[in-house]
Amino acid sequence: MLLKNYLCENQYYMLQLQALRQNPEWVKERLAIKNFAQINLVDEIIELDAKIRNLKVESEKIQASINGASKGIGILMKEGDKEGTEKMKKAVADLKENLAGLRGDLFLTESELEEKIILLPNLPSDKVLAGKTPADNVVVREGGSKPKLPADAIPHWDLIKKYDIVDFETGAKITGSGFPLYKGKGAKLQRALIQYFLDYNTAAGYTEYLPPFMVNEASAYGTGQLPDKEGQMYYMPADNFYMIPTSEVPVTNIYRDEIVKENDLPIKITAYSPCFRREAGSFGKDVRGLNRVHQFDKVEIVQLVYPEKSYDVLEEMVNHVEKLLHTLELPYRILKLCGGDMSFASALTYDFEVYSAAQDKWLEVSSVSNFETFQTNRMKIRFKDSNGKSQLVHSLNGSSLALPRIVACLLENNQAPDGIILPAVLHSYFGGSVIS
RNA sequence: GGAGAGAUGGCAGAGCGGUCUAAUGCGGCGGUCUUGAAAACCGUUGACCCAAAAGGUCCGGGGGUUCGAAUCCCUCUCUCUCCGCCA
Repeated sequence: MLLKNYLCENQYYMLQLQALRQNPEWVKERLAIKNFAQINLVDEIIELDAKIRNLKVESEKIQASINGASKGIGILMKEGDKEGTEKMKKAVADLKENLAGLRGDLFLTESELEEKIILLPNLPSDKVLAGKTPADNVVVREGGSKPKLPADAIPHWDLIKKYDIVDFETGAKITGSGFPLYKGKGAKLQRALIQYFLDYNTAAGYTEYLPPFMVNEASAYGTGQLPDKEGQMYYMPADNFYMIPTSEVPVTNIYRDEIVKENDLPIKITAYSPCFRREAGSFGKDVRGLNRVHQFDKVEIVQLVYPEKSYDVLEEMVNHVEKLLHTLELPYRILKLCGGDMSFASALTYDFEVYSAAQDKWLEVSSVSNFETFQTNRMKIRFKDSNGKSQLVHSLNGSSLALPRIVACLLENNQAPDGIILPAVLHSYFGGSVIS
């Protein structure tokens, strides 16, 4: 199994296990809200856990007597008692044989449990509504106003050709379909948006990072991409690296295996990166133009916070993204995702969609989530509380923002006879107000 | 890619087969003194499993030798130095 080397020395799953032990029925209810199919895993895991704990107690007892005897041997040898030494050695040899058997059992049982427990998704928060498909998501609020386009308005994939700013065909020649080649003002618009988003985020107290665009297996596991999304990431077998599907992955892993100072919380990070997604299984679905591509640019925000504050912070992040959309003068709506539509790692997620006028479609441009301790448990990101105990922090993240669909909407919604009229906030970044 | 050196607690750094339940220093925390602070002095201070006690685990990861491994051997990963290649 892929993750075995990394997992064996760890006890990450211990906190999840505690919840399972203490309240299995509640865990099952929660998983059902997330529309999770393998509820029976819960009972299997509890059974394995009980077995493991018995084996542990047994083997630790034996280990304790071996440790004691070994110390005794050292003392006897110093005293020069050869006979006593030999006798003790024999006794220890027998104990070791016993121990080896128990250890073998223990190892197998633990591996079995690990393989099962990493398949469990995060539990949804109690604020999450039941539901199976995107149709069950709830619109929290809408903002901005839909433009009135002339009858001859065209979708962004035609505008792109008209102004010669993105070349999909050549991108496909260079790499493959879904790898856009931005050109001229199209390329500059990308750069302007990235710069604007980063400035907007850092002004709100986020520290900017520029992370590696490939990660190792441990990092991909930490944020929950592995094992759940393995098939969605580009993988480099020669080095065992994954191309990042979002900068959330490298950036959240900055603090993996660390106990942060209480004063350092909240930790607020923003990062630009290209994002790479195989999008396996989504062929033919909303793939025209910039609607769905394999490589795209995104600016992300991540926070590591006190557990008690994470839901306030989630609202704060939603407001942050909402204001950003306001400044872009795009019509948007905010959805609260139902259990069935939430990601593996999330406890509560809000999606942002912008209205693409020429397509008459809502396009997702941001997803803001609270992961509670799901990621930090895997990554062991903790802080010392006032009693000196280590506690897991909560992690959250959101897009602020993903570019392609923003670009699609900017083009479609702002098309005019003289060209594309950009929102005022971008003029200085773009070095102009019109794409013509 | 080649050669060599290394990886120890928040940091620095000793230990190189048997009270290591890891020295020492710095940092942190508490206290004495002080109007307060600094300095000085005293004390304290790693993580993890187990409901807890008892106990156990952890000296980069994994494996081995041994009654006993931070210490010896193998292997992987990473870091540093030098050489090669190169933006």
